[in-house]
Amino acid sequence: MAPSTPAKSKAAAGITADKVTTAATELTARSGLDGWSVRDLAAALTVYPTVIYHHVGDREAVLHAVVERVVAHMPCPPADLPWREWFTEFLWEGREVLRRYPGVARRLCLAGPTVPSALRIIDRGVVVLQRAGFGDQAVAVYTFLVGTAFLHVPLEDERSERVDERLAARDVFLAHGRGDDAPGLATVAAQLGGGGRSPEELTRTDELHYRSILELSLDGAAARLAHLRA
Amino acid sequence: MAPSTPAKSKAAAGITADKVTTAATELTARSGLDGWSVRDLAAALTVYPTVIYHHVGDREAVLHAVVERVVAHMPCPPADLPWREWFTEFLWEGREVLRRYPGVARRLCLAGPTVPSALRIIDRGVVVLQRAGFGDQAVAVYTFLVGTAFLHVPLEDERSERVDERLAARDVFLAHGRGDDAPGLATVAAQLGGGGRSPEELTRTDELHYRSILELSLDGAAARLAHLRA
DNA sequence: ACCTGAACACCGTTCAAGT
DNA sequence: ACCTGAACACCGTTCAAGT
Repeated sequence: MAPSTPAKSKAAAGITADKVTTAATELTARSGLDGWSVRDLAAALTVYPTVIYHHVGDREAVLHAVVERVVAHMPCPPADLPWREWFTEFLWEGREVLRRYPGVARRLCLAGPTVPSALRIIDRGVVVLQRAGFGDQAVAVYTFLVGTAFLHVPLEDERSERVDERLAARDVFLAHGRGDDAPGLATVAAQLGGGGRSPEELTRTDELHYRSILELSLDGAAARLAHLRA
Repeated sequence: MAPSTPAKSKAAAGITADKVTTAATELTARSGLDGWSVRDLAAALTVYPTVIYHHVGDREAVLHAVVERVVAHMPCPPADLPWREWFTEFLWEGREVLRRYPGVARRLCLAGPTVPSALRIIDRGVVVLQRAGFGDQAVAVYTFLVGTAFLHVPLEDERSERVDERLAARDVFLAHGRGDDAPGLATVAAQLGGGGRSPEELTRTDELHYRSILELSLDGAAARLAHLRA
């Protein structure tokens, strides 16, 4: 059977842009945004690749639609929360969603406000910051908080695909464990020594790491707020 | 002339891994890490693609070598600087280097300590933080500061390739300029209104943006330090 | 309007063969 | 050891043709 020939047995007649996006989103959940080709997507729909072009457009257009779909599923905490709680909740739950669709976080950070679904979140986030007293710094602080947090998600995405490379990196540090020549690396080694090697433990480490990043960036924002009030 | 056939006229005899890496680094400076193929690289060396495989390895290996080469060019400020100055200088000048090689920043954040050249920087950075009093938080804070800063560089890399998409996003906000329905977006629009549309002005905006991110993250670290001392 | 089927111009990578 | 040249199994995208 030729690879680009749809199986006639299970022809999904009446393709729409919506069905294409749904299928693309499912493929993304399974193998990431870079894990499928236009031809794979067509095959999943038992359709010729050109049908994708007809209903949605080129690969870029499909990716955009997937990002839009995923962002639409992101939570948007109530506007009456205090700023620190609002961002803690949004960034924590946002991570959960983004992690289910590897590769989307990176494109979201890139595309940013091009995605219509993101507008309601941006609007509320900025309002929450303004009410807290950030004034005209609200936009800069919003960008910093969301960018810092979500930029770390794709890092986790790709690192989880390379567990062995990650363990190798760890061993490099551990080799400097008691080295007087490199006291900084020895510290890193000591820090890493406690963690385990299993995938579950690595996931747990990622979680703690993310929480640490959240708190540090929220502290940075808090410091700026204190400075503005002084 | 067949695309994969090296021009015999200018045959660069005696290919070495070093020459391959140099050529790949030059191509990266010109068109980014994703802007050339193995075949392009071979053509630049007037050599068959298989020669690359023989001397360096597959594409991944070449990319790794390029990152290594670029990191070797990064500055490493003197260890006796106060922690905030050390990171300001390193992250600011590091950005300059990384921006000259689009795509490298992202891979660097990903590969992290896998790159040997990075080890001397990590070691010194962690030592500087420890001496400042960060104790066992030094590693977490180092990761936060460097990650946050350098993760924003590839964003700039890719955004600069899509200036029109960026301007389109701006117009979306400006459309909400006086909207009472979306006061947050109106604020973003007001913030954006001042900036110009020329590439130079966008670069200037990026620079201010990066500086703002640096200061916010350094403030976050400073807050943690104050907390540790209390 | 929607789908077919072939084709174009690429990829990264492998491999047997030469020298 | 090093390079040649062809080949394999893919890509995204376009286009003329069908219905």
